[in-house]
Amino acid sequence: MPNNQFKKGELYSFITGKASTAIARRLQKKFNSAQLNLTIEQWSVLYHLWKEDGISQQELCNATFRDKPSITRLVDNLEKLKLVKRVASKEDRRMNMIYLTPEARKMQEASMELAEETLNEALIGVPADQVEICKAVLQIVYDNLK
Amino acid sequence: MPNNQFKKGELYSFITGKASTAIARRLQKKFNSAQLNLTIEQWSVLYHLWKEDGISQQELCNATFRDKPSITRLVDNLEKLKLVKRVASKEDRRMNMIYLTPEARKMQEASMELAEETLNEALIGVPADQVEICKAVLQIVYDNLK
DNA sequence: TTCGAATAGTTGTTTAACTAACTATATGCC
DNA sequence: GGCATATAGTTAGTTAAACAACTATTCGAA
Repeated sequence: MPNNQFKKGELYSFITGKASTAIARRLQKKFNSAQLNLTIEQWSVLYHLWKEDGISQQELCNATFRDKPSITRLVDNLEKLKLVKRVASKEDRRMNMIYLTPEARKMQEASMELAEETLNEALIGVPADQVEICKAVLQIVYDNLK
Repeated sequence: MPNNQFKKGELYSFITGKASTAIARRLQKKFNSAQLNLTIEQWSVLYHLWKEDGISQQELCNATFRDKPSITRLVDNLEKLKLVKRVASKEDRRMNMIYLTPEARKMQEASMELAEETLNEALIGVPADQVEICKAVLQIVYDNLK
């Protein structure tokens, strides 16, 4: 049984994802120290808008692996912070296209630097080839369960 | 710079931990289907009590990587479900020792089977040695940021 | 021995995830 | 054209995480 690699007692940390929560916490602290008034979840939405501005909430759901109510609330809060704007689509009036404000565009560089910095701190002492294996394993896990 | 493995554009999924959230979601669905009225977070507390019953809330904080308010609330909810009991320690009256109820003990076997099943589904197609590397990398990441 | 610091736990507030139920618009089939 | 169905998004309710501020108890050192 090549895929039954987990015995009782080893399950826990794989399921609870302590590494990714530690990364997120560290990044959140860096945001706070840098006076970037952003949660990691809000940042994760902006991240995709920086790559492509003016996408729908549904596309944000797919990109961020969240459901629709989660994106509704994140966009609500980002609108309150004046970082994004909802614009009703002209082709399909069911859709809101989400656009960055100039303030949000200004935050890209600083926040991405902090994110890279965080990952580099996280990966101190990990050989590059093992990082690649780890990324690949996590991708397969995600695809298996999707 | 051997540790600067991340270029812009690759950060996202490592930070957001989509694999572990996918595992947790799958396990939650299995719990629901099996009429196990438990959240994954509640299960993660019971998991440690099944290994050692009668530990303090602080020990649960350390074991589950949560802060004290989180454990206070999880124990509150587990008490409401009649799965654990708080018992004031006689040696140190600041401490609550947390004990499983018989109902909670009954849930161990079924829930652990579902957890193993979930991980085996998650890891289909991943060679065992790569799982080990991935586990080691995630441990180092956690230690680096702790 | 007592007073300040540390430790264990709680409460309040904000943000977010998930489910279910809902509205509004669009699509497609008869 | 009209109605069933699918899609986009919202609202309500429960659970949980993070942080700050708080109470109660214990420890330790002058």
